[in-house]
Formats: sequence, C-alpha cells, structure tokens
Amino acid sequence: MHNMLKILRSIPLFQGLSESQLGQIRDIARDKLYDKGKEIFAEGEEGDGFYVVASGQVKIYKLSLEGKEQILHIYGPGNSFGEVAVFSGKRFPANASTLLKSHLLFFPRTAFVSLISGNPSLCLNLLADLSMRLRQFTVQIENLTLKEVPGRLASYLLYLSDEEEQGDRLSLGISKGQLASLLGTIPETLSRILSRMSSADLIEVKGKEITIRDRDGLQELAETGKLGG
Amino acid sequence: MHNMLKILRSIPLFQGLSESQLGQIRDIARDKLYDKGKEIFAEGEEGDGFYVVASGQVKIYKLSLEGKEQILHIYGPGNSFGEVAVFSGKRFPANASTLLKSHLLFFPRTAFVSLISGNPSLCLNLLADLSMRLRQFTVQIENLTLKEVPGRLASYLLYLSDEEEQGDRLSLGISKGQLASLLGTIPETLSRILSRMSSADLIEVKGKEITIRDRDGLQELAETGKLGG
DNA sequence: TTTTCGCCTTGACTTAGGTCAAGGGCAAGG
DNA sequence: CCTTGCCCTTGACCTAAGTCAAGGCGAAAA
Repeated sequence: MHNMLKILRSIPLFQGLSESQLGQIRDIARDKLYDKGKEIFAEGEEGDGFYVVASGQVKIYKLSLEGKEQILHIYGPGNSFGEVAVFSGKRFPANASTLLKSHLLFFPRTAFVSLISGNPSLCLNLLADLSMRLRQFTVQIENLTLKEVPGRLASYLLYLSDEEEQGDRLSLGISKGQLASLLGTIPETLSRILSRMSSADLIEVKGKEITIRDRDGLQELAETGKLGG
Repeated sequence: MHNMLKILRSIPLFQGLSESQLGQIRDIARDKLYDKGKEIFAEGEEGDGFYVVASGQVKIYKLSLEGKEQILHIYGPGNSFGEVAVFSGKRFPANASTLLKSHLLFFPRTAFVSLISGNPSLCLNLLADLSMRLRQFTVQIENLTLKEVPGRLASYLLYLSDEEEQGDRLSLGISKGQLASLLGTIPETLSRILSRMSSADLIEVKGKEITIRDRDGLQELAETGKLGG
C-alpha cells in the first residue's frame, strides 16, 4: 500500500505539523478512488466532510437551470475542497466532479473538527487556506465583471505560464470546453478569441500546447481587459 | 465612553467567548472613526490588521483601470473585513471605503494572531466566518455569470426582503448607482430594468422604497435568470 | 485502412447590455 | 423663492458575445 503519511506531508494544509499530529490526521482519513468524469458531490448535499486531492484533477462548479456550467476552481494534487460545508455547518455550495481518474482523501467532519480544537497550527493553516481562496475569488469576480473575455484569457494564460515554469511554452491542462466554462464563456467564443490572439501574434496555439509570443502584449491585455484593434 | 465589551459581545465573530477572552480582545482593539465616503484601505496595501464594523456601512470593491467599480460586499454593524490579508499573509485584495459615517474597530495583526493560538473557539468562529464568505462568493459568481441582470436584481430584492423582515416592503439601503455596481452593471441598465419590472407588475418602486407585488414571479425570475417577454 | 465519435472551429445572425448624450426631479443652500 | 448640484431616467446607438447550424479534424475503434 502507498504511504499515506508521505502524501499528507506533501499537502500544504498540513505543512508544519508534527509527526504525531500527522498520525492523528492519517487515522481519520479515508481513501476514495474515482474514475474520470464521476460526481463527488452535488450542490445542496449534506457536507459530512472534506476532501484532499492525492492525485488526479477535480472541478468545482455551478450549474444554471438551463444546464450552463460555471467552473469555480480546478484542483490538482495537494489541494483541498469541501471545507466550506464543514465549517459553515451548511450544505455544499457547489458541485464537484473529477476531470481525471483521481485518488482523494476524505476527512469526516466531526473527527476533523475535534482535531482542530487542540491544534492551533492546523487551525492557522486552515485560515490561511480559506483566505487564499477568498482572495482567488476576488480576482475571479474582477476578471468576470471588469474584463472582457480576451482579458480573462490573457490573465489565465499568464497565470498558467507562471505555474508551469516552462518559459513561454505552456499546456492547458484541461479541454478548451472546460476552459471556456472556467472563463465564464462558451467554446465558440473561446475559439474565436484564440484565433484573434494568434492573428495578433500574441500567442501560438497547437491543440492544448500554447506558446507565448508577446508577453508584454498579453500582460497589457490582461490589465486593460480589452483587445484593442 | 461607549462600552466596548457590549459592542464586542454583539459581534457574531466573538460569539460564545468567555468574558476573559472578550477582555483580551478588547485590550487589543483600537477605535477608528470615519466620515462618509472615506477610504479605509486600498487594494495592494500591506494588511496589518482587520476591521469590525461597530456602526455605519462599508463597501469592499475592485476597480478596473478605466475606473469601473465592482462591489464585492457591503458590510454593516457586526460584520468584519480584512481578515484575508491577515491570515494569508498577503496584501489587501480589494479596496474598502465607508458608505456612511462609521465607527470601526481595528485589530492589529500580530496581537490578534497570537490570541487565536490559545483560543480554539475563536478559531472555529473565524473558520465559520470565512466559510460563509466563500459561500457568498460562489453565489455571487453564479449570479454574475449564469444569470442576466434582471435575475440578479430579483435575487437581490428577495434577499433584502428576507433580511429586513418587513413583509413585502423593503428599502434599498444604498443608492441605485451603488446597487448597479454590486450587481455588476451600470446605473442606466439598472434603471431600465427596474422600470421593466414595474411594468410587469413584479414590483413597485418609489425612490429607494420598493414593494414586492408578485413574489412568485420574482422568485422564478431569480431562478431562471431571464425576464421572459 | 476506414469509420466513428468527441471536440473544436467557422460562419451568419441575434441580442443583452454598455456607451453617449440629453434632460428631469428633488434636496440643500443661498 | 430660485439656484445649484447630484442622482436618476430616457432615448438612440453600438458592440461583445451568445445562439444556431454546418462542417473539420484527430484519436481511438473496427
């Protein structure tokens, strides 16, 4: 069997905890395995615990009545989700499902809450984690309402390029359809804007592989939110 | 002088704390008074503490380069803000300024963080508070991207009506211009939609006073996100 | 190799809502 | 009382982006 402690140690949320504290955490964790494209939970369900991604990829999203999807987050190894339901004492505020075959760790609510009480550093880690997420949401709202789609796309590409640390080359880790949903638009629009940005020599697109050709131009687009002539 | 302990006791964040704990909190709190329309902090400033509204009203907002404003929250007595900068260890992610003359309590970062460490219930309160705020953001993003402006307005009116508990009468606590910015639109559009909703006999508008005339209709509008012919 | 199936792209068209410009109304101050 | 200023409303117009419909392309299956 894989070494659960090794996984736990690599998770930012559990950084700085002692071996015995990690041991306690391991004792309440449960493994959950999902194939690609499976529902983990749905908005409105009782939140009886939260999850950490050990491997794979997960999307957190909202659906409108007509079936349009807005992705709120895409999480990979080391990220956690579902805490909001645990700490607010309410139901899950959004849906979660896997984008890839995934190995998740599940932490039951009551056991975890009692762990926190005697564990200030875990608590501070959690506060930091939720704060970072709030910060991300402010950026997302800014992007969605103060920028047009080209500006949002430019921000996202620059963000990815930072993450991946591969110079000017980057790979969208997700399908273009999912990217459209993350950016608050639809595949047709995304497709058109990618080709506009290619014509403007800002980027070069080959499937999911993208090369940044004019970083400053992208940066300006991301800031102003508009794709000038 | 006003009784600070009495104020602290009324704040949700400090609910369930003992008198001695409240005493510690009082000891690190600092009063801050602001006139209407004053800046409390700006996006990007160092976050050296957080605030609680004792009286008055505060908006948290983002600005685009061209000066368009998106309001993220409007906070009144009992609400806190600025924690994100404190716990994430980063700068303020948005701007804050007063909508009314306000009395705020300021909690310096380092003093407050050390208070938390020995105080599990305060910590759980904070986790609950941040979680509720994350939940609100998911709703806000859903509204902004999956609903059209009439749907967002309908949601907001129903929400206000719940808050105020005055049956079908309610009062926008803010100017229509500010409301437009909160809903992710502009005053002209808001104005047009208010009159469309009046013509459709969903509501009756008299300045900032609004009467709900067709609650079910509003509810449907809020859910579907579209104002049908 | 050929077929199939998802996913992506492209084109023509529609529309929600933003922009620009011109008043209207009400409250505060002279 | 009149004036000033602010906020709100209304109208005409424009544009970003959504909808609908038709292919195209590449990977996996046959």
